[in-house]
Amino acid sequence: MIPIPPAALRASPTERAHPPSVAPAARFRPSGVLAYELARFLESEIIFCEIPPGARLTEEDISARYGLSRSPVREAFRLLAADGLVVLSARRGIRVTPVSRRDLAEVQGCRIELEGLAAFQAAGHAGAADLAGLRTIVEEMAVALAAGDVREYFSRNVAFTTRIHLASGNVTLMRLLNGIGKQALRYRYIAYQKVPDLMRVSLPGNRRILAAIRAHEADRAREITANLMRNSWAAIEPHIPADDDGPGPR
Amino acid sequence: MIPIPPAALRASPTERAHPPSVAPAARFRPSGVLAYELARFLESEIIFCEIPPGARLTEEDISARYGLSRSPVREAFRLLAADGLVVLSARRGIRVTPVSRRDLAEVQGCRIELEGLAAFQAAGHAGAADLAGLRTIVEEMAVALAAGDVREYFSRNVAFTTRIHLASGNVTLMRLLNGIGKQALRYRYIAYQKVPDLMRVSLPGNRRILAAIRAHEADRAREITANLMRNSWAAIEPHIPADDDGPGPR
DNA sequence: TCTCCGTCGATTGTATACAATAGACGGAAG
DNA sequence: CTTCCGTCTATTGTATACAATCGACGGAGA
Repeated sequence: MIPIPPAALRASPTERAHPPSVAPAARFRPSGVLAYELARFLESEIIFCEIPPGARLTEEDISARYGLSRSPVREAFRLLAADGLVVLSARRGIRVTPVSRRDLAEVQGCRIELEGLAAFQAAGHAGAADLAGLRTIVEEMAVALAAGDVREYFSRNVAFTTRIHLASGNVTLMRLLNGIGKQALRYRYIAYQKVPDLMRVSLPGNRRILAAIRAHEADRAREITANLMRNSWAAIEPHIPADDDGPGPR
Repeated sequence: MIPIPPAALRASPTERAHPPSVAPAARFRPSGVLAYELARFLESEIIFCEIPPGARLTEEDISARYGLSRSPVREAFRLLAADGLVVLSARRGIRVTPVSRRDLAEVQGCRIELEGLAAFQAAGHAGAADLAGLRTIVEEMAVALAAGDVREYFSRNVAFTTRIHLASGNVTLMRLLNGIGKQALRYRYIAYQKVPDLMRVSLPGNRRILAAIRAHEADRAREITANLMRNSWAAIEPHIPADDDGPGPR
């Protein structure tokens, strides 16, 4: 349905990793295990809405488009599905998970608990290296804010969050946050695109989180985190289509 | 390494689903999509420790043992890995996730937040059907307790928890709880086996949770849930090997 | 004896062919 | 014109063959 250049006939397996010159718009340059590389690639395409919410894909499409066999493509889609980024339906193709206010509410509700827990535990465990890392990232956020570079700020903000997860020292929590976090990233990205002013609220909030962690004030770290997330939620919500699951289409 | 009956040569694809008479100990009778059926089967084997923690498996083992090709087997293992039940290492085989106090602590820490949230939201949304369902299950738990039937009590307890998740009306939360929940089930099962008296603590606790939900007292429902979980955690912990990740083996 | 290097085996990663099935479409009957 | 039924197509599910890679093992040299 989407026009695909017929260039996608792969040659010898060895040069499989280097698609023909008529390559797709965004570059896919795998280095290790194809399924993981592809999953990471598609993941970012979805998060940054280059593949739009609700889009329909098939295993064949993707394997033709990037010159891979269906095996790794299939596996990549399972990974994406586990993170809630796509919905698989047997023999009916694959859909990029739609965005909706309801979904946003669910995701944020869960994240508030888990990010709060991560901040709490980070305040307990964080070592010097963690604190230094966080401090660096906050400064980078400040630079991006000064430059008005939304995309960079977004990226640094994500890094900050991830660094806190790491500092919590809780592998299980990281696994959970990683899963739901990817779904959330789409909303976070939409938010920063539509409400760049979020940066102005976000930076001081993150500074205060860092301060609480540094002071080992676990409960306060949790509380600030939760509040910040509630605020951004409120800022994001108006920019998400009202409902998707009502009497809706079809 | 584990002795496998050499009977596993599959015949025609059509009778693939019916392994030869020299079948493995526990029955695997797939009906739909093989990968899902197999995953569910292995999942229960792992939860009930019929495949012990730390066991090493290979895709080939399993496909030979149950007369399937590697494709669905591979997919099943990815599903199990997403739920934290096995750990995949490239070209080094697959290990059933070991149990350890540290892991228990992480899992319980996360579950306390999420189960608490589920109870909270259930108290807000639960309809008559939910309440009736929960009430029924609690009565079944009481029967099992009276009969001293640990396995049945365990099963009904799990059902109770799941019913609360459902009543929360939060699909995302259910997805998260489902993932981490499977890892937790192993600990819960070990607990009920070693400390059957947990039942005596658990039942009144669950009754109180139900009461709070029925009264729409969300905060109280959350609090009771969290407390109950902390109690069972304390009861379980002594029965889990002290550490696994220290200077340990190898 | 110890160390280094090459070969080899076990195991997963990838490619591809074939099977099964759900849904769409069209034709025949009423 | 509507309804029902069969066929056909798109798409995933499954099987299998082959490639790549990691670690183990053993032999040669110092």
